[in-house]
Amino acid sequence: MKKVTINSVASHAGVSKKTVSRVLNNEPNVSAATREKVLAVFKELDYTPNPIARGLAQNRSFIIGCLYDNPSKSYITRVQTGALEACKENNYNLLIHPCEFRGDALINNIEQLLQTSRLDGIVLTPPFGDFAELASFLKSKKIPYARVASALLQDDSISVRSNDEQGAFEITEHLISLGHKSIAFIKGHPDHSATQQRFKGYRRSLASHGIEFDERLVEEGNFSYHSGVDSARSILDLSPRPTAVFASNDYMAAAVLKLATQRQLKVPDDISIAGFDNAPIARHIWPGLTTIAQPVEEMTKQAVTQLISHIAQPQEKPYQVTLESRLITRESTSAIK
Amino acid sequence: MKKVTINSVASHAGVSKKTVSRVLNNEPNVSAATREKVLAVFKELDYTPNPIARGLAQNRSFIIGCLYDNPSKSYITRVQTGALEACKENNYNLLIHPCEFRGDALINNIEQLLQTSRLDGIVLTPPFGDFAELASFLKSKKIPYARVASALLQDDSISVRSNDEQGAFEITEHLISLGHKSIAFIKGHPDHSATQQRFKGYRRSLASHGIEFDERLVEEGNFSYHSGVDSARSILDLSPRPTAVFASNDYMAAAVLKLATQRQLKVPDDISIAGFDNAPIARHIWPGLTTIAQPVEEMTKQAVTQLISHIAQPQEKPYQVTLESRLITRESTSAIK
DNA sequence: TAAATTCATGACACCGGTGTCATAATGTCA
DNA sequence: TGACATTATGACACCGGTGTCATGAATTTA
Repeated sequence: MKKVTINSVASHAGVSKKTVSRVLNNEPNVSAATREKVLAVFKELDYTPNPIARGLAQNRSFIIGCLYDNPSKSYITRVQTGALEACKENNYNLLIHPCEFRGDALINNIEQLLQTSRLDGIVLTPPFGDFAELASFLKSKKIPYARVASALLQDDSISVRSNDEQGAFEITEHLISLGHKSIAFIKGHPDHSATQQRFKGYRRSLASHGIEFDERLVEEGNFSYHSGVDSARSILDLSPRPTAVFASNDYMAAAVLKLATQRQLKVPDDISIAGFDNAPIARHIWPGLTTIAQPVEEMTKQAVTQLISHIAQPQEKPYQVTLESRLITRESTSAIK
Repeated sequence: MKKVTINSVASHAGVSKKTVSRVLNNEPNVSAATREKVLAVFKELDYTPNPIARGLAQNRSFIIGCLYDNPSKSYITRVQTGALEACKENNYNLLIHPCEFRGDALINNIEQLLQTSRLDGIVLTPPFGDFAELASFLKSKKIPYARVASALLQDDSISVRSNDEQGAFEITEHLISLGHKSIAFIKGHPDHSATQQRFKGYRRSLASHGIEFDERLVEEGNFSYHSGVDSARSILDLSPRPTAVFASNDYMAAAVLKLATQRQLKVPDDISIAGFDNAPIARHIWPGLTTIAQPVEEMTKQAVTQLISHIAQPQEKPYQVTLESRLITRESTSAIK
C-alpha cells in the first residue's frame, strides 16, 4: 500500500498536480467535469493532503502555541478550553508550552520552541503578556501574538482582558457593605499585572469609604494554594483578627477557609472570606466562596479567534477589548455581627 | 532582511547545502575546518533550520498529540504535566486534543487531526486507551501510540498503568479496618476501565471480610463533581445511613463532603469519606480526603518517553508497566464509634 | 468572420531541508 | 610508488504541496 499523494491522485485522474491542487483549495478555473473526476479519485484513493508539505509551500503550520507559567492549574485549564474552542472553529491546533517566566532562559526557550515547531501565532497568558522584551522578540521574529488578561503593556497587539481593578473594587465594596472594616488582603504573584490591579481596587474601595489602609493586613501570596496557607496563618494570628479576608484568587481563599475551619472558626460567622476568579474550587467547597467571575475562557477564545484572523489577514487596527466580570456571592461572606 | 535558509548559509560558507546539513545533524565526514567555518556562518547569520522543511524531508513533525475526554480537569492537568516533561527532555512538543469519546464522529475527528497536523505519535488517555477500534485505526494509519491508565485492551502497544483494582481494594480494607461495614460506593464514568476496576477492588475487599455486597449502597457517578453531588444526595438519604462512603475519585468525594457538611454532618465522626487519585482538591479541603495516590504524571511521562523512543527506533517488545499506587490517610476517615 | 477576451489546464520552478551516489582528496599498505 | 581503502565534498533528486506563467480552447465582441 503506497502512500497516496497529490501525484498519485493526479496520474489517476489524468490531470496535472496543479489541477488537483486547484480542486483541493476550491480555486476557480476548474471545469465542473474535471472537478468531479478529481473528487472521485480523492474518494477512491482515500487521499488526504500532507499538512507538512502544504506548510512548507505556504510557510504555515496551522498551529497556535499557548505560553504559560501559572501557579493556578485551573486557570490554565480554563485558558486551554477557550483557546481550544477558537482553534477548533478555525481548523487550527493548539500546542501547549509551559515555561519559566523568570530567568534569561526565557527568550532562548521561546526561540527553541519556534525552531522545533513553526507556530503561526502565540497566545501569551499571564504573566507573559506584560513582558515587553518578549513582545519585541516576537515582533522581530514576525510571529503574531495575542495577549490575554494583561494590563500593563501598551502595544499595538491583540489583547483581551477583564477589569481586575474594578472586580477587586466591587468585591471589597461588597464586604464593606456587609459592615466589614478590617479586611485583610492577600496579594497574588508579583510578576502578574493582575496582582497590582486587584490590590489597587481593594485600596480604592477602602479609600472611598474612608477606611484607613493598614499595611499589617496585607500579605504577599503568589496565587498558589500553598502561599495562601502561609498568608492565612499570619492573618489568623493577628490580634485583633480581621473580620474578613479578601484573597487575590480562589485557591488562596480556599486555603484561608481550610485553615480557619481547622482552627474551629466558623465561616462566615467568625470571619468572611472572598476570593477571585470563580475557579471550580470556589463552588466545590463548603461554604462556597464569594468571588469575582472572570470570563477566562471567553477572553482566551476571543484572543485566539482574533489571532487566527489576523494571521489570515493582518488587520490595520488591533483588537483590544475589556470584558465584564461580575460578583458572585456565596456562603463565605456575611454581614458582620 | 531576507530569510536565512540552508542555501544562504551554504553560499556564505562556500560549501554545498549538503555539507551544511551534515554539520546541522552532526553527521560524520566533515573536516574540522569546514565544520568550524559553517558553525561560524550559523552564528553570523543567526540561522535556525526550518522545522517544516525538515519534517517534509524526514516525514516527521516532532509533535506528540495528547487525546483526552475527561470530566476531571485536574486529571488532565496532571497528564499534561507528565507528557510535557517527557516531550521537553526529548525536544518534542505537545499538542492537545480534547474530543468526545462517544459518537461515530470520533474516528473522523482523529482523521481530521492527523490531516491538519501530522503527529509523530499519540498518547491515549482514559478512556481512549481501551477503545479497540481507535487502536486499530491508528495502526492502519501507522501512527504509533501509547496508552495511559488503561486496563482492558490487550494489544501490543506501549502501556503504562497503575493497579486500580488493588488501590480500591486497599482503601476499602482501610475503611473496614476502621470498623466500617456499611460502605457506600460511587462509581466512575462507565466508559472508563478504571470504573470497573475500582468497583471490583471494592467488592473483593468486602468479600474477603465476609461483608455482604449491598446494591443499594452503590451509586452511578461519572467522575464529575456534579455527579458526586447527585450520588451523595441519594446516599445521605439512605436509612440507615452508611457509615462510610468510598467515591471513585476525589471530585466526587469532595462533593459528598460538601453535601454532608451542609447537612450538619460531622466528617469523619458521623460519616467517613474516601476518594481516589489524590487530586489537589483532596488536600485543599477540610477535612483532607483519605485517598489513593496514583502516579498520573509519572505514568504519562513514562508512556510518552517510551513512545518517543519507539518513534526513533521501533522496539521489538512493547513496554507495558504497572506502577504502584499508595494509600494516603487524611482526616476524612476515622474509626467507627 | 476576424480579433479580443476569458477560461481551463499544465509545465515548471520553488519552499528548505535530507538521502543517494559519484567523485576528488587523502591516507595506508605492500 | 602504485594499488587500494577511507574520508570529505558536492551534484542532484526527492519529500508533497503551491505559485507563476505560457498555451490552447472556448467565448465574446466588433
